[in-house]
Amino acid sequence: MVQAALKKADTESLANFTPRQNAVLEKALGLLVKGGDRALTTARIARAANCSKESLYKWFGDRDGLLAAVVTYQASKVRAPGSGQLPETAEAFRAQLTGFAFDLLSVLSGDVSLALNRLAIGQASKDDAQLGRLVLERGRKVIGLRAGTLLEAGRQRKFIQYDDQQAAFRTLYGLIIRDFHVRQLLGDALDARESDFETQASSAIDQFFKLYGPDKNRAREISQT
Amino acid sequence: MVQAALKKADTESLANFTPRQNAVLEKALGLLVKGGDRALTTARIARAANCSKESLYKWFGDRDGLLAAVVTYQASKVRAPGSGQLPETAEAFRAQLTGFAFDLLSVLSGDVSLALNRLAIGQASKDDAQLGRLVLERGRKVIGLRAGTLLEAGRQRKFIQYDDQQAAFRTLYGLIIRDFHVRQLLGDALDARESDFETQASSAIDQFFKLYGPDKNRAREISQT
DNA sequence: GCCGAACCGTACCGTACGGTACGATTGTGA
DNA sequence: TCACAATCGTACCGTACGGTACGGTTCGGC
Repeated sequence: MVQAALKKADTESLANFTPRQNAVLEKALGLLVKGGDRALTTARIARAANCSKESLYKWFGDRDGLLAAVVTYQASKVRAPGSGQLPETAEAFRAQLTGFAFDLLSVLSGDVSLALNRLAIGQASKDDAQLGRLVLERGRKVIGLRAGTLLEAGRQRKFIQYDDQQAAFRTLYGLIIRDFHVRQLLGDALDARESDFETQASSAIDQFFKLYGPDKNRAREISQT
Repeated sequence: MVQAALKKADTESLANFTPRQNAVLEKALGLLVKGGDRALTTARIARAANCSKESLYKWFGDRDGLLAAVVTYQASKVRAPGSGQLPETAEAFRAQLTGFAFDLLSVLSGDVSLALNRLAIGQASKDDAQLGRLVLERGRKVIGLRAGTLLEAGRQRKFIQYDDQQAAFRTLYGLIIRDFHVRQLLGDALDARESDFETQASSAIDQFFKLYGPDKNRAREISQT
């Protein structure tokens, strides 16, 4: 609901880039997904996008600027999924959490996400880790915000309870993602059961409610640490 | 405390490499940790290790073989911590789980681990992802085995209960690591609370027991999914 | 119809790196 | 002492890439 507007901007002022530049970045993204950062050379991008290397340097400064632009472009494309309206019933709350878990699993397992994270992680060994910060800022943080508002809504309506929202979110994240992300980043493939994101998501949310759900018929000892 | 044995094998037959080769690989590891894969050129390794490039190629074939050797070398150094003896009391079991969690957090947050994972992930976009498979095989799998025997011991003694050991392990892993690993891979720094691995570990194990612990005074509804 | 800006395609430059070749050095067994 | 193997240090080669330069083309404003 926060990001209501800004929906028509598909070929327009997407993240301060011109349409032409967005088209180039889209091609670059395609190259990255297809062949990894090794394939993301200025010459190849220029060839794929039918533009000149000179234009690339004029628009993005240097190669690092171009990589940053690719990340920014992708981030501007997805935009935080508009999290609908906040839930009023316990069932709706659980459903929204499960939807969040499903979305998270789907997004992080996507080709584009994996390619961008690989790129940023590969560069993160450098001194500055600029790309890594960008990915965290434009990707992770947005996810955290969406989950945060959702969790807070659930807490205020007594569907769950916690003292530390950050800690609750990190637990939720861990229950959902487990070791899937890093394994996939390393090139591992998920097996059939793991690829059933619906089941995985609902299982994770079940566990989350066991940890943070309201005390019904069980002893009250919810995380004092 | 767990890794008692295997301490003298420092300059000896570590993973089928000669002592000289191990020394070279150690230098290479140092370069990698210090400067990332960008710094891991054959010329630099040769210079740092006072050996000739010709020897590098003779010993390891090509650059990829050298990188694989670095991974193998590091894996051979740590060796699965011999998981001591299996626990006989619930307290001992919890303590061992907490120790496992602490070790896992410490290892994955270490310079060497982060550098190697960054290297493998950066290369994983290539066609084969050979390094990624190697890291998974020599790193992840060993951890899974240690945890697996520990979990199984606890289950047989009724300290915990589960149907699917794989699923239980992945939950344990998620509760321990949360989003720490990927964040650190991306160059993010853990804040003070997150860096307190003892507290993090014991908190994660608390949560794990809430999900998989024996039914004491609470409703019996342990994960049927 | 003319002008200038933006841009394309291509050629070009310097450098860094993977990989190879070779003479010099060291150490070891007969 | 000699021969031989292993290795070192260095020089060398080809290639790929980041970055620049330049002539030709398109296109909007006047």
